[in-house]
Amino acid sequence: MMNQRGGTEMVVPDLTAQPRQGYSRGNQGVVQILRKSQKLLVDEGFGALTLRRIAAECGMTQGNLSYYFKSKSDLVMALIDAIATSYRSACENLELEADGETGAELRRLVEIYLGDIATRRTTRIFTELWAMASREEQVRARLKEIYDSAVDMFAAVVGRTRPELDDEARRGIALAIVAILEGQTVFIGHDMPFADQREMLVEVVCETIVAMVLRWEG
Amino acid sequence: MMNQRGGTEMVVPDLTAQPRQGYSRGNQGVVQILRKSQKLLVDEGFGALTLRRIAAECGMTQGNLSYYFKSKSDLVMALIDAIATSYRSACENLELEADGETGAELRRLVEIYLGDIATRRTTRIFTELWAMASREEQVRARLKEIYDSAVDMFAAVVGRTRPELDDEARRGIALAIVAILEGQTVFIGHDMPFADQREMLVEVVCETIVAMVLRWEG
DNA sequence: ACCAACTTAGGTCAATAGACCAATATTGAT
DNA sequence: ATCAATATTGGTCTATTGACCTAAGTTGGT
Repeated sequence: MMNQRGGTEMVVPDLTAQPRQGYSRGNQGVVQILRKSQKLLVDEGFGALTLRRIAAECGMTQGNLSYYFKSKSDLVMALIDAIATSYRSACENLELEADGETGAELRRLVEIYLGDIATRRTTRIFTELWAMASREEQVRARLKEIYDSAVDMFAAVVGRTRPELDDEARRGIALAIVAILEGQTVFIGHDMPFADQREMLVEVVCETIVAMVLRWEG
Repeated sequence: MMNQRGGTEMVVPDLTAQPRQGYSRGNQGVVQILRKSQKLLVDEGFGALTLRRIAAECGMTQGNLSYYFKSKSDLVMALIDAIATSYRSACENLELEADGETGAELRRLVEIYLGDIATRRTTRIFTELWAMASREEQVRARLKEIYDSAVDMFAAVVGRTRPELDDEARRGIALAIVAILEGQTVFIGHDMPFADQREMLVEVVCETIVAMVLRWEG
């Protein structure tokens, strides 16, 4: 039986914001702005992320939007921040069954990860984030946070699979795993050019990673 | 001794265009526009790719730019096209030394590929292309062309490394290799968050891929 | 009931976007 | 040298962007 959360797929929670002083309505406003902005980013890309469109999407005035975020880059940074938080907590909340034969847990996690990157939301968001990260140091930092969480997650499983490895080796392997998996986005992500060969690629990547971990020599 | 072309690193040629009817000056114009557009895309991203900026970069009028490309999307598509061609020919022109022990050629090619993705040009261009590919089918098609060339390249090497494998298996493995390598862009590409762990990641990925090819069971 | 937090409705403003065009200059084959 | 094809200029036009503003309303905790 699966866990309620975690389990068969990665659960990336809806965006939230740090509660701020003031009425609860104000927080709702911020959260709504972030979520609709994310929707816009996913559906139409960064180019469509204009203050007017966001305001329209929220059914509020541009003036009101400016009340919450005094500039566009404030809004964008808050959005990136919220996105990073959502993925970090997705990593932290993931719980796996530790039963089964050696490597089964790892294989399971790899499959879950590859399931998430094929998601429309994840494919679109990360392709946008990568482009932004090339030019915005802040975005790059958030991206690194997300990947650090993913590395933690895999390092733990690697540690359980190969208990004799020291922490540095675990984290090195885990980083390589995440790098390998993340890159699959471009091939088997949503609407990506090799989505039709998804099954085959998942199988190969799974096997390769499990073999890599089992055969690793410090 | 290395080959003149091919050899120690991937050589992505400068952008060119199909010669058109008219004066040679016209062709120079088109080529200049494409190259300066690429420069702008690499340096400042798709958002900076405006007709005015391109014209300024070329030292020509916006009106003249419109003479060459009647709309912006015409220009952008020609640019993507030229970029795809440049990478395809980079793949086709690559020649490797086939001497050395088993797997040496493969390892060499992997290192060359990873060398290219760490390039400023390649990192920036591909992160932009991925974002565009999510929304523009034409971009996706060009991207697929590029990857198909890369797959061909690796399939040949895989064939030489494991001559007993049939063509389908070769191409399957090659696709997995390219997918694994391409994804490293986001981690060890130019200005990317794990560039400082580049050496270690290259080593692990190299080993993993070579092991995968040598141990593959049809 | 009070008052700070929130929201709307209007608008202005300078900057920049892509598209378009008529007039002029250059080219190169004849 | 001519002249039609080609290339280039400099400008207009309309639309959109982010930022900013004032003045008037609504909401909700105390």
